[in-house]
Amino acid sequence: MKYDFNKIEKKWQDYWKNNHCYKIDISSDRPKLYVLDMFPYPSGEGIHVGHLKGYTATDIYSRYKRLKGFNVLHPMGWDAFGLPAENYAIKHGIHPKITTQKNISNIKRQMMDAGLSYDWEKEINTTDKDYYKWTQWIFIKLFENGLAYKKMLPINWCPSCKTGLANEEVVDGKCERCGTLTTKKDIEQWVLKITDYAEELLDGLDDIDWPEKIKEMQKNWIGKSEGYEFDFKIKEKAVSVFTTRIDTLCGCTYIVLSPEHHLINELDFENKDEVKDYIEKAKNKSERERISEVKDKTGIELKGLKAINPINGKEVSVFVADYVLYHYGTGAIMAVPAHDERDYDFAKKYNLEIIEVVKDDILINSSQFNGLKSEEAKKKIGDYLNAKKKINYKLRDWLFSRQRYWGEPIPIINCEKCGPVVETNLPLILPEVEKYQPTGTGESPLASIDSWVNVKCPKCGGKARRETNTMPQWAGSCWYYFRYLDNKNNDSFVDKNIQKKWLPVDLYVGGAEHAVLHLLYARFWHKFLFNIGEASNKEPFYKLRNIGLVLAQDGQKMSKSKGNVVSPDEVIKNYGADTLRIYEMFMGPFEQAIQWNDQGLKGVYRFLNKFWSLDIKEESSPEVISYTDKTIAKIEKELEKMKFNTPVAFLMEFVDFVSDKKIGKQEMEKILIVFSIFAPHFCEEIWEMLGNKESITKQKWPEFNLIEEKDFSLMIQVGGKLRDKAIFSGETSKEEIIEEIKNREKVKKWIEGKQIKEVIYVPKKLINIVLCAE
RNA sequence: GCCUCGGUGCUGGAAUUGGUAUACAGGGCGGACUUAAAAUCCGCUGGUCCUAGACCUUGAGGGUUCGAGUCCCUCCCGAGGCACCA
Repeated sequence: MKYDFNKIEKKWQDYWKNNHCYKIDISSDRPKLYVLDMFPYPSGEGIHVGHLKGYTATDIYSRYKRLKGFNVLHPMGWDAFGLPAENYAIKHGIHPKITTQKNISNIKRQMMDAGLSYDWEKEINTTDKDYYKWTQWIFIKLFENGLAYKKMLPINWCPSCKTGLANEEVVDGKCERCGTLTTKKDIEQWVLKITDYAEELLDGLDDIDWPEKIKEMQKNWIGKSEGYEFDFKIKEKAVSVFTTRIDTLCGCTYIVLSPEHHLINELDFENKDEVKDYIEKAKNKSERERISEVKDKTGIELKGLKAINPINGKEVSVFVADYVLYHYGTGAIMAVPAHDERDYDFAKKYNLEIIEVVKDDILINSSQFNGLKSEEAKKKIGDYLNAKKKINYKLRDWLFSRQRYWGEPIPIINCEKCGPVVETNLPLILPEVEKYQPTGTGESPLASIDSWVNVKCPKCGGKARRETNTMPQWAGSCWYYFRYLDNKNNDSFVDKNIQKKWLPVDLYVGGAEHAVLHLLYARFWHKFLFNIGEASNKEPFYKLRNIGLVLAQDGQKMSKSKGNVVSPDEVIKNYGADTLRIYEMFMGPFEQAIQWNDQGLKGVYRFLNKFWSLDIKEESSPEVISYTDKTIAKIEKELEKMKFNTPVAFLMEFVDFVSDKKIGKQEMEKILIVFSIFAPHFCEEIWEMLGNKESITKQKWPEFNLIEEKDFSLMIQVGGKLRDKAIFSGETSKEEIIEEIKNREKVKKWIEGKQIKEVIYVPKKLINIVLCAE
């Protein structure tokens, strides 16, 4: 009989669905395992084979662990708020809710076609009012705890998306979504105080099993530096500076204020007009211009002013320069050109004095501090000046409001008398609106619905206006892993006992592009929820693994505009889901980016056909029995290390091995159970053909029995070079082996007439005869 | 510039963590089957020397070791991230 994947796959997908084969009982006593995929945005194009690579890996891992007796939660849902649906609505006049629904059912179909074993009763959708009710609820908690506040500030503005963006969403001065250069704009915005959590976010990294790369990226983004803060005097005024290198203070030859520094207006100096001019120009520079000027710094001296270096009373010049950032530290620095590259560039350009004060980690030119080691000097000088110890972070607060329609409404009412008041009636439902278009004025389209906007203050009953901004697309994904556990709960975002048992997520798989976005935001919310007693542990995701991109066959990133996207629909039609699943894994290590290759599918398909036509007899030979067990042991070892490409290779070798020997029913069944995690449809079918009534998904991972083999093959080296091989039986001693091999032709030839220095023996593997040098 | 990964046949990759380098797959070449093609099956496929046999070979060079793709040092190349954060 031919391997008819079309028929087989349809048959078993229906079977699994009708028999609820992947339904999970959260309350079971079996050991829990929470295996989570980063949930997708339901785009109109559906998913491509790149998404499926990650989903297949977690599916295989989940199936493996289920067979191993774990109670595995492996859910899927939809991160459905966001710009694309809204843009589509603007273009076609179709409500985002409708397109989103349509896209979800398409992607869900694709996932089912691929044989993914999700429990769809746990499905969630961030745009569902019963879901975003709790997103809003968490926002209110943040607000009540002083972590959400409204502030007028110059924000990153995308002129094309017509909305403000968080720092994390600006890449290279451009909008992360559409690539348009961002500008600065002053708007009153909601901001989340993620900076309060800088230290906790940093500390927590030590307790989780994440790729070093992602940890490193988060550390850099948080950017902790420890140093000192102290004053320089300019006449009767004081300029506070922050430095991590207080030991180099004697090398300070000037100080620099950022253009926005408040002191500039308070000081009296000669060239006011010129300075004013410089500041104006600096403010109008785009992010791009600033970046391109790194090597060619600009600045201007405040003429007639001198600052006093507190350590030695030396008078130094005062500059304004835009290489000093207002928002970091104190917005002013002491410049030490000898020991700071930026100060050096500036000093060279403006011909300023450069004094070296540290050589080979020892202080010089520093009067009473000469001879001290750097670290020691920091402490001594800090104490001497009575300087404040200070820790600064690069991390800035999270800009949380968006001037767009398709997002969670921020549940706040602005009362003329009471100020911002929380909405008590949750969910605050996103209203229908005629025009989705962003207004560009800094208000969202919701602002045009008078009946929705104008409300009475819930506190005093006075005149009030609803907040019209919506939350960013990251909001819903900050806590979704809680909701899968208890997705129908109406009284709380998750039941306490359930989350206590199930969190953290044991394995989280997704792309690395979320390193400082979703993964940082989610950790922040989680830690907040922990601190207010709502989450039972400190970290959301214990083990994180990144899937490598699947590049298109032309080596480029898959994209709709390049027309090089490979759709799983096509592949499944031509080769079936099992071939696709195996190929996705066989391509290479799943954390690595690899090019798609249609030819590779053929190889897998050939393998399945070969497997399909294996001859099965009553009993296996001892040789086949032992080979089966060895294969299972090897595969298990690899799966525990999250390696999915090598198990496929082992299965291929296995099929080769038994194809001319024939395989007994018992061994066939064992290997089918193992193989079923990769090719579930294929294995169910053969499993049934062998007379089994119960689904293969309900079986146990096979036991194996590794018998130590009597004989072993020994590598024989002379002087570290392989010269011969021989078979010995297990009982042979080292001495016996040496005697034996000395007489072998191929060995004799190399040792004849030479003296043996020593013999290294690695039991049952290798023997190396080391000769004396001539 | 800094940080984090990587560099193995024609291609994707494997190598028990210091012990047979190139498993498995693709491609190529040769053959069988076929009127023919596809599919399928069999054989060969790192380099040099005519062969046996030997020597060389994991980005380059050095080192440690009986033994190095794997460890150490220097350098080169590629990918990703950060980037005036004092």
